[in-house]
Formats: sequence, structure tokens, C-alpha cells
Amino acid sequence: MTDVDQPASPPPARRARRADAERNRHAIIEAASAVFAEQGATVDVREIARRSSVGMGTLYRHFPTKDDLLVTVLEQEFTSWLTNALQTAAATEDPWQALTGFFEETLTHQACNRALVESYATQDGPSPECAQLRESVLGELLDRCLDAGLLRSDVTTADLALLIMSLSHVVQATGESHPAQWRRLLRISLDGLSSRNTEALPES
Amino acid sequence: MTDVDQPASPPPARRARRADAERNRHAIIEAASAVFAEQGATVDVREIARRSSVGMGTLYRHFPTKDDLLVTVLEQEFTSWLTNALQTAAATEDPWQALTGFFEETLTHQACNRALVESYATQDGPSPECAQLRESVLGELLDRCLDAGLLRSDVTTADLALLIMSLSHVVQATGESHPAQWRRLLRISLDGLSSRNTEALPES
Amino acid sequence: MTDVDQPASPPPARRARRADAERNRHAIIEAASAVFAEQGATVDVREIARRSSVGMGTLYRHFPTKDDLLVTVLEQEFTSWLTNALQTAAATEDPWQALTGFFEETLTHQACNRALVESYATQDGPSPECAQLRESVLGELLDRCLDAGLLRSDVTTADLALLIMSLSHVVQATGESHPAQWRRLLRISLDGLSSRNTEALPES
Amino acid sequence: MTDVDQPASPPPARRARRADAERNRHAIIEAASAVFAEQGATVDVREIARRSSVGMGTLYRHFPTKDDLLVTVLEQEFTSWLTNALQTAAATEDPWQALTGFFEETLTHQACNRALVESYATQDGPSPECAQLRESVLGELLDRCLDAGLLRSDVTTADLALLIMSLSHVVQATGESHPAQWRRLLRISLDGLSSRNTEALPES
DNA sequence: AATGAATGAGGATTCATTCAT
DNA sequence: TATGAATGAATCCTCATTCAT
Repeated sequence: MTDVDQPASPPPARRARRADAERNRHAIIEAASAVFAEQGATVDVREIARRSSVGMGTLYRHFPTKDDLLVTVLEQEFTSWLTNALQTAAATEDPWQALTGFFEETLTHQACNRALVESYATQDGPSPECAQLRESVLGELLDRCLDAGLLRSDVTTADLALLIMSLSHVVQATGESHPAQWRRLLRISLDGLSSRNTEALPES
Repeated sequence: MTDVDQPASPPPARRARRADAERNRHAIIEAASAVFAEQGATVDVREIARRSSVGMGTLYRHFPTKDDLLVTVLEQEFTSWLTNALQTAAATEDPWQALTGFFEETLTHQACNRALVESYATQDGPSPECAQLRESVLGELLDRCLDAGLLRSDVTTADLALLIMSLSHVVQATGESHPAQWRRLLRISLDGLSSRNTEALPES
Repeated sequence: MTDVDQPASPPPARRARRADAERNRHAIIEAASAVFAEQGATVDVREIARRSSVGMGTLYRHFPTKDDLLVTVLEQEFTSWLTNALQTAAATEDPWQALTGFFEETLTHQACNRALVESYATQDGPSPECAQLRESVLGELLDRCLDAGLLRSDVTTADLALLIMSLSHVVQATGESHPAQWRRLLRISLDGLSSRNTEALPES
Repeated sequence: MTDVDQPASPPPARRARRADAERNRHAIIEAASAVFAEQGATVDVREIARRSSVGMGTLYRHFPTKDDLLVTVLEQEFTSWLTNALQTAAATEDPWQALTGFFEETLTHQACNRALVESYATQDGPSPECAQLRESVLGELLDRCLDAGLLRSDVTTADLALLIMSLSHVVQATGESHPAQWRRLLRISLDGLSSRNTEALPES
């Protein structure tokens, strides 16, 4: 009776293989994530293979190109970042606090990720999906603040995105030597966004 | 006495060599400056040799390392930038105008210089001398504004330097697609610096 | 006795396995045949596995080496070619017609088979059996023509075999751009074989 | 008096360098020629570098691509082959003898050159210039024979070119084991070309 | 002092074959 | 027995730097 609907006790070999491969894939992404973060996007692919204890062939089976791997890693980092941020923001009642917290957390996290920050240079995110997700997160945060009259009325999500990008570079540059310095810049920027400033921003 | 004013008929070979060498050095720096600006610090050294119409040997005689050349170029760009900025600032009566003008000009100029902006990532200037020079320029601008009560009283030159760095990245990233976007960020940042914001900045 | 005609309700696993294996083997050969023909002997083995819907392991269980597979495919193609040719020839009364028909058909068929034509480069057939079979087919055709006094008396089967080989390369090289060109060369060669030419061929 | 117009006794360094580089270039081509001939176009570039006692960089300085090197080698071999053939043909009074001799020599030479023969598979010569040159040599030989009424009147240079190609493969395949066999095929083909055969060739 | 050719260690990617499930 | 993931040596090409002339 209790066995009804229970899938076959010894899981099919197919599954097992898949699980192993999936584990490898994860190991690769994990290693790549770490290595890219530490050394930037120019690292030797072999370093990633080594760290994930995987042969070159395996790596290239999962990611046909170094760049594919990089994009995958960045997408994942982006997504997890934004997903977390969304939850945290949703859990925060005060709109201003939500916005501030989002910046704090974002910058704290991206501090030591070279590849992530590098990626800002060429695009505005690793993929359209990520850009879209970021757009919606920023839109949410922005709207709440705007509705509460806390921000200049003409601030856009693009402004916020660029703010993150530029402050990320600050975090990266000062991280080791002056780990707290970027918070001053953040404060300055946030103060500049506040509705206390009434003059219109220039057209983009 | 008799030698005075005698331009030796066969001009001293030494001097000629020197002049030649100096000309070469200049050509290399000029070319490197352009190439680094266009393509970033990763360009092939041969491209620089080609553009300066100089052999590799000559290039390496003047600059024992690619990095030496890069540093020299950056130093020069830094210096000329800051020197000009100093003059312009001195010629501007209004302290606030001096500060904003400085940012405007700086960012406009560095927009298309990839290597220069890249260089912010690793250090806060190519050399201590440059850092010192920047320090004094920023100090000058800052002090005038502080004296006039235009800025938050706890803003530092380090803050200003990082602001330039962060906005430079914005300029670089948006330059092609949205050439005017960075001015919005600049306005936001400057507003955030103004003494209208009374709260103290966090300790660095 | 009682067992006769009884299709054992649970069909013997052994036999089923065998049948499956045989089916796989066929699928592999079929796919390999197509792929080798299209792309030559250098194709990735994975392409063959893919096209035969079989895993790499299965493929390598049946053929321990890529080359084994290639040889098997070539043997089969050789055999079927020669078997057909033998039948056609037997059904053709006129000896000369039989010979020319053989060449026509052979070359038409091998036109698009890259691996087959490539294979001529290294050996004179994929296996001794094939060589033997070809020998007998060519011998048959040759003898009938010789008996009828249609060919130079010192033409050998080796000559005919090499003629096929050489014309196959022509077919391959001109197939796409000048699909009819090889028939000119064939005519020339056949005319050169005819007994109209009385001079002896050089010793090999 | 005798010194007038004499270039500077010690040849300028520039020349020396050039000469050395030229020597290297020649060494590379020589080595590549040998290696390609022996092992075909798929050899490792390093083997060529090794045999020419040159670093990889030097090789790639002279030939930006493995294929460039191959093409250069083939062009050179083609050109020298055809140039020689042209001279020999011009020195041969009898048109038929000229044609025969051309085939003999050509096939004897290309016997052991794998890459050269391979090259026929994809194109009809390494470059348009070579094709043109071959066209003119073959045209010359052909016309003389046609004028003398020795060949079928509808034989074309394209027929001759394909004949060379196809017989080259024969030479290659039989070279080691039956070094004289190809001459039989050659004789057969030439006999097939002779005006003794009056039937028209099929349209191409 | 100038030239530019030479060097060779890397770096990304492929593919025949093996092996755990 | 079938599967397809894993392996890693091999391959083409680049580029900072050195060196003979």
C-alpha cells in the first residue's frame, strides 16, 4: 500500500549519470565563478578545469566556449543577486530603506568579483533576461520611493543601474586598501537622488 | 672665448643622436597614447611600434617594459590633464563653477580613453607624483568650495577622486550609445556633495 | 516437440539482446556510411553516434576503433558495389557493353562518396576479401572482352582497378562544378584500352 | 675611376637582416615542402618549425596561417614544375614526344608529394595564377599535337589537366609497391587521346 | 643607437577513446 | 549491454621580450 506511486527504488542509471554530470557542471560553474571573480575574465581555462577537478573536455562539453562559461557564470551571479535583492526589498517596509539596503548589499557582494565588474564595461548585463530582471527590480525600488516622494521625480532606472555600475568600480578599486570608503560615495549619490534636490536632471 | 657662439660646422654627432632619440621617444609616447586610448592596455606592442614608425628594439630601448610605457603615457596624460585643469580652475572665479567645470572637462576628455579609465581599476593613479598633483588640484577646488560653504564640510579629496573614477566608467560605458547620460549622474553626484545635505558622511 | 512453434511468452532475453545489438550495429554502419560518404574519413565519431542514435559506448563496443568502423563500412560498400556489378554484368550480353556499363555505374555511384574515394589513396581496397572479389569481377569483365578481341591483349585487372581509382578522383573533383566532365575521361581511357591500340603496354 | 658607381663596400645592415630573414623564409618553405610532401597537409606546424630550425613565431611571422604556408609551398611547386615543363617542351621538337615527356616528368615528380596530390581534391590548383600557367602550358602542348593531327580534335586542356590529376593519384597509390605500374595507365590514356580514335568525346 | 626578425611559453579548442553507472 | 559523460594529449595561433646586424 505504502509503495503505491513510489518511483522505482533504485533510481534508473540514466538519472545517476545525469546527476553526476550535473554535479560536474555545478563544480565547473562554482570553480569558474571563483576564478573569474578572483582573477577576471582573462584567466586560463585550465585553471578552471583544475579547480573543478575536471578535464578540459568535460569543461568544453558543458560550455562550448570560454565565453559561454563566463556568460553562464555572470548570468547566474546576476540572477541570484537580483532574486535575493528582490526578496529583501519586499521584506523591507520603508521604501528608502529598501533602496539603500539594496545598494548596500549589492555593492558589498560585488566588491571582490573582478569579472562581474569587468562585465559592466562592455554591456549592461550578461543577457537581455538579466537586464530585464534588473530593470524590474530597480523599477520596483524606484517606484516605491517615487510614490513616497523620496526621490527626484525624474530619476530613472537607467540612472540607478549606472550608479550601481560606477560604484561597483569604486568598491573594486578601494576594496583592499580602504574597505569602507565606498560607503561615503554611496551616501553622496543617494543624497543626490533624494527629492531634497529639486532641480531637474539634464535630458539624456 | 673664441669658442663662444661657434656652431661647430659638423654638428656634434652626440647631440644629433640625442635629438633623434628624443624625437623617437616622443613619437612612441604619442602613438602609444593614441593606441592605448583607443584599444585599451591590452593592445599588441607592435601596433604601437608601427604607428610610431619605430622598430621594436627602439621602443624597448626607451621603455624596458610594455608596462613602463603604459605608465609613462598615463603619467603624461594625468599631468597634462591636471595642469590644464589647474589653470582653468584658477581662471574661474566662482568656486562651484570651478568644481563643476573641472568635472565636466575631465569626464569629457577621458570619455574615449580606454587605458586611462582601465587604470583606475588597479591603482589610484599611475604614480605617486600624479597622485600628489591630483591631490593638490582637488584640494584647491575643494577648499574653495568649502570656504564658500558650498559643500558638505566632511567631503575629502579622496571622495572627489573616486567620484571622477566612478563617473569615468559611466562615461566609458555609455559613451557610444547614450552620450549624454553621464551628465545626469554627474548632476546627481554634485547635488549629493552640496552643503544642502547636512548629514555627516560615514567614516572611511 | 511440444516446444515447436511456441513463441516463448517471455521472449528469451538473450535473443532479444542479440537482435537489439544487431539492429544497433546496422544503424551504426548505416549512419557511418552516410557520414563518411558526405564528409570523408575525418568526421568526428560523435557525428556518427548521433546520426545512428546510439551512445559512444555502444559504437565502440561494436567497433573498437574508428578505423575498424571505417573499414567495415568500406568493405560493405565495396561488396555491395561489386555484387551488383557482377549481376549487371552477367545480365549483359555484349562484353564491351558490360565493361563500359560497369565503369559508368561504378563511377556514378562513387561520385559522392568521399571516404570511399579517399580510401584508394592508401590501399587498393579495404580488405583482401574485397580485393579478391574485385579481382574476380574485373577478371570476368576483362576476360570476356579479351576473348572477344575487344581489348589490348596485355591489359590486366590491375590496370582496370587503377583506372577506376583514377577516374573516381576525377568524378569527385569535378562532380559539383562539371558533373559530366568525367565521361570524357572515361571515354578516352576506354578507347585507350581497346584493341585498336596494338602497341604493347610497358611492363609493370 | 673604378670606384665610381660602386655601392658602399660594407653592405648596409638592412640588407644583411633582409638576407637572413630571406634565408629563414627559404628554410621554412623548404622544410614545409618536404614535410607536406611526406606527411600531407595535416602535419603539425611544429614539425615544420623544428625541421627549419625556426621558432613558431618566426614561422608565423612569415606565414600568418598554416594554410598560407601550404598555399605558398604548393604555388612554388606548381610554378617550378610548370616552368621546367615549359622549357623541356620547348626544347623538344616532336609534339607527341613533348606531350608524352611532359606527362612522364610531371608524374615522376609528383609521385611522392602527398600534399600536392591532396590539393587536387579541393581545387584545380593552389591559385588562379597557377591555373593560368598550367592552362598555357597545356594549351601549348595540346595545340602542337592538334596541329600535327596527332590528337582527337576535341580534346581540351581541361581533359589534360584532369588526366594529370587522376594519374597523380595512381602514382601516389602505387608508388611504393608497384613503382612502374602507372606508366601503363599513362600509355592507355595517351593512346586514348590519339587521333587514331575518331569518335567524338561527350559534351562536358 | 636603430631596426625588425626571432623566440617560445602560453592560451583556446578538438576529438579518439575509456569508463562509471 | 547501452549510455554518454569524462579524459587529456594534440593542434593552431599570439604576443611580450630579446638579440644579431
